[in-house]
Amino acid sequence: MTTNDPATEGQIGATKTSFGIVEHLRNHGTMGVSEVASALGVSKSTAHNHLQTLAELGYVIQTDEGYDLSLKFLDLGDHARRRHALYHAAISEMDDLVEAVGERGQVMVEENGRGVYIYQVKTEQGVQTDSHIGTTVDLHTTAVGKSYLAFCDDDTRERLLENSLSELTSNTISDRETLLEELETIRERGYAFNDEERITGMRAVGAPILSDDDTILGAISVSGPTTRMKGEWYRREVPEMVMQAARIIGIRATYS
Amino acid sequence: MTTNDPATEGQIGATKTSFGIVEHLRNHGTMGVSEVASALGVSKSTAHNHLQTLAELGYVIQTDEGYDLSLKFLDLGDHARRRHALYHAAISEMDDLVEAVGERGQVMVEENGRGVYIYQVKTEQGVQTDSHIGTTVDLHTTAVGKSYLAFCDDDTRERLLENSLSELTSNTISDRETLLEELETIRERGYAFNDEERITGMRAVGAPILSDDDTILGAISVSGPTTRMKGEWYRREVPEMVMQAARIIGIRATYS
DNA sequence: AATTTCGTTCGCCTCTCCAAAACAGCTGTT
DNA sequence: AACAGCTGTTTTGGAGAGGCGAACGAAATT
Repeated sequence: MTTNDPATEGQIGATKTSFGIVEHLRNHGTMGVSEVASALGVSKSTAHNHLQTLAELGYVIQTDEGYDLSLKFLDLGDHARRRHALYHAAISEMDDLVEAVGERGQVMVEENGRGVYIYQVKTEQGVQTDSHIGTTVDLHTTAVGKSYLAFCDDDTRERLLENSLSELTSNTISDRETLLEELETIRERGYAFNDEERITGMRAVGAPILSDDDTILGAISVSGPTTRMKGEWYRREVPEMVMQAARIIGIRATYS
Repeated sequence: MTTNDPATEGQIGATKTSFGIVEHLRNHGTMGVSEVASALGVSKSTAHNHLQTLAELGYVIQTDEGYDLSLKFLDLGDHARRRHALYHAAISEMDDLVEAVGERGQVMVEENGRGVYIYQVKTEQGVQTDSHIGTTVDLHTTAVGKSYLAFCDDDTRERLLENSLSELTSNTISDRETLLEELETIRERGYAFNDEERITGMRAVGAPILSDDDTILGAISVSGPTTRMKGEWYRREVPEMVMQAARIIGIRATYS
């Protein structure tokens, strides 16, 4: 991490450990008091107190095998994404787009410098990957993310690109200059490709969602394996469909 | 509330206020420090500290208009529901069921004495109601809930019915004896109806999901307006389809 | 310019909350 | 059966975290 700015440093330690426990349960599944205590580096009684409190509040549930995250987070998460106008505007149109293309589709918004998937439509033959609802991704490694970076305003872009660019595959654009050129291209033609830049074997076509005053709300994409995403289909037809859907969603998001 | 049992009372006050803030943001949307402070009955500096900490952890985001829930909860919620075997087993089958019936479908599990929807499939003509993913409902007022109550073991049923039965519409079964008889009927025929017992104008057909050792995992249902859910279709054909789907999901949940 | 309302910062005092240890319940082992 | 080695729970006391209130600064409204 970077140097802690004392001015913006959070004060409440108890909250930090409580959420630390929550995140640990998220990453490792059901576990008991002792395991939590040693994992978090706190005493057993502390872990017990926190888990007890979280259970009373209804955020963890106590089963025979230990403690686990409750579904209250599902409700909170649903509320969080419903706050985005893009979510309501996108869902039905995305369903149609995915049916037309036959590949998986997703809706992304930016939060804290990362891309977050707020909606995803699977297909019969869809490839199982690591991306779910709520998954966060590096913006420069996805079609949705590059669409976003291309069409956000300059200040935002600078903020989003201030940290170094990770390299996830051999195709990832991890050089800043190259990326900026790529973004220029995307801006000109209106849509973005992803050619195995995040996951080898997967391609995608993305486009930004703009409201009528040209502020960016997020981005959408469809993605599939290189075996199916190729040729004119991938280069011409899919982009056309994605762009069309993006326009409709943008209009719908504006008037709602 | 009932009398606080001191033995199971949560200790960590800071965690309680932090989650109190989270819930308040969930219910009332974006707001600032002062508004949070007065709503929660704490000092401005306290509210500020908590919000600052939550923001640093990434659970609230700070915009121009104030603080709001972040999409990190979406990720936590998704993980929470993925832990249920029923979720993975149900999704594709539910999609098919909903397409066949043409009405909205949902998957429910029980948590803390209430029913929680972990999956929902909408339809073109589907009615918008108050139920989303993560929504909790009184078990005795829904087809899914009654299916669950009918097929869970006796100890569980007793625990789930220990508090009084709310009355949401004139059709709600709020009398314990009547409910137990209804559950007996459901147990015999294998599926449950909901005839405007939660929302006037809405009917539903539900069935339990049982793993092969007859332990109950949850329940599914399809629901629609009384104008379409009627006659033989509602009484015979839809139950047949729901039961069939429930059987398949049960088998799939067992071997996974 | 004056006034209100916002978010942030400061310092003090109190009561929370953390750690260590004792306690209790359960499982399997010798 | 007694024991050992785990669990989760409860109790203690003391340190310091975190709460309040007041003062500050900034921004919006009059």
